[in-house]
Amino acid sequence: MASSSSAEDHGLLLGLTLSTAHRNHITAAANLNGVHSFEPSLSLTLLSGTDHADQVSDADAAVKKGTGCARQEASPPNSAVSSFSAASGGGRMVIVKRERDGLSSTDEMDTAERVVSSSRASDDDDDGGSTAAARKKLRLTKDQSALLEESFKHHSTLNPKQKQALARQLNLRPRQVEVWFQNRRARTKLKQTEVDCEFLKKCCETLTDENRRLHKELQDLKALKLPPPQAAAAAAAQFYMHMPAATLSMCPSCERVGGPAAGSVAPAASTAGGADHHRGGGSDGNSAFSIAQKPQFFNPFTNPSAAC
DNA sequence: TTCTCGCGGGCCCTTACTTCA
DNA sequence: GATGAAGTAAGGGCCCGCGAG
Repeated sequence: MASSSSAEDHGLLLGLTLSTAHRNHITAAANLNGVHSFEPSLSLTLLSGTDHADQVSDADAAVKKGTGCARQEASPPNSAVSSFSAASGGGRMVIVKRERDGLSSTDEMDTAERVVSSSRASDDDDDGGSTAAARKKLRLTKDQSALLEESFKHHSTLNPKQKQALARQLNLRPRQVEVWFQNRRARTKLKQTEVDCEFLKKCCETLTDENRRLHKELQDLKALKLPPPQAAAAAAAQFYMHMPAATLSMCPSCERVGGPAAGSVAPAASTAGGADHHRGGGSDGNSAFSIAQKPQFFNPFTNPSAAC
């Protein structure tokens, strides 16, 4: 929620046609390859048809859904309970500032602490009151991680019941499961942002090349001594040259070039609008102006053109 | 009907610890 | 063994939606 809104507030609003399949594919590729060129300062928003919001912040959508679901199945509130428990074995202190999970039983705590102790069995002689002791953390076992990953594949958010069940299954506190999912979502989002960043960089490069090419083409045209009608067309082309090529479209029947205002932000809307305009008028496929064949928002995957 | 408040849950940023090269 | 980078569990703050009063 905050991420998408901040991107729209501060960042470049860039429209791209990018199917869910592509994004999934890219995400999978990123997970395999691992991209490490993340630029934290870059805010980006990808618009993808009518469901762009889902793709930009699908996690957010899941959040909303999950929240609603969670509310329906909410466990009895036991919030704002500050507990301060000390492990009996080695004097380790476990500070639970706020237990949201409705579980404060010693069984649950003992289970979690057993995991902590197993991972750091040699540190039981710690000073119990220090912050460092409180922050000593466990490393999840491979089995635990695998099960959490498997669960994350099915749903990126958990309702309280699922959380409880998973925690019981893993011998962890529900809070730990919750934190793991939170961190996992953050990692997923980070990876996706990295992928998006790379994608936008590539698009920027290709559009720059396209722009350069068109400028050169324009120079060539201007160099020619054109008859008046063609000169006028060249002048018009020069006028629209200042617009990004991806925002230009031309009605094949009326041969008017539409700028950004002619199309809408969403590609689906732009194509629908074009279809409406030609409905009943017949489309003889006048392809004199090649830019008209391009979608409103350029996608090098689905629309391989000179730009990409 | 509208407003206020508390609660629960999510995300972001950060810290601290672990692992590995 | 020391060290720095990367990974990650966890803490804290903030925001938002929802339900109750």
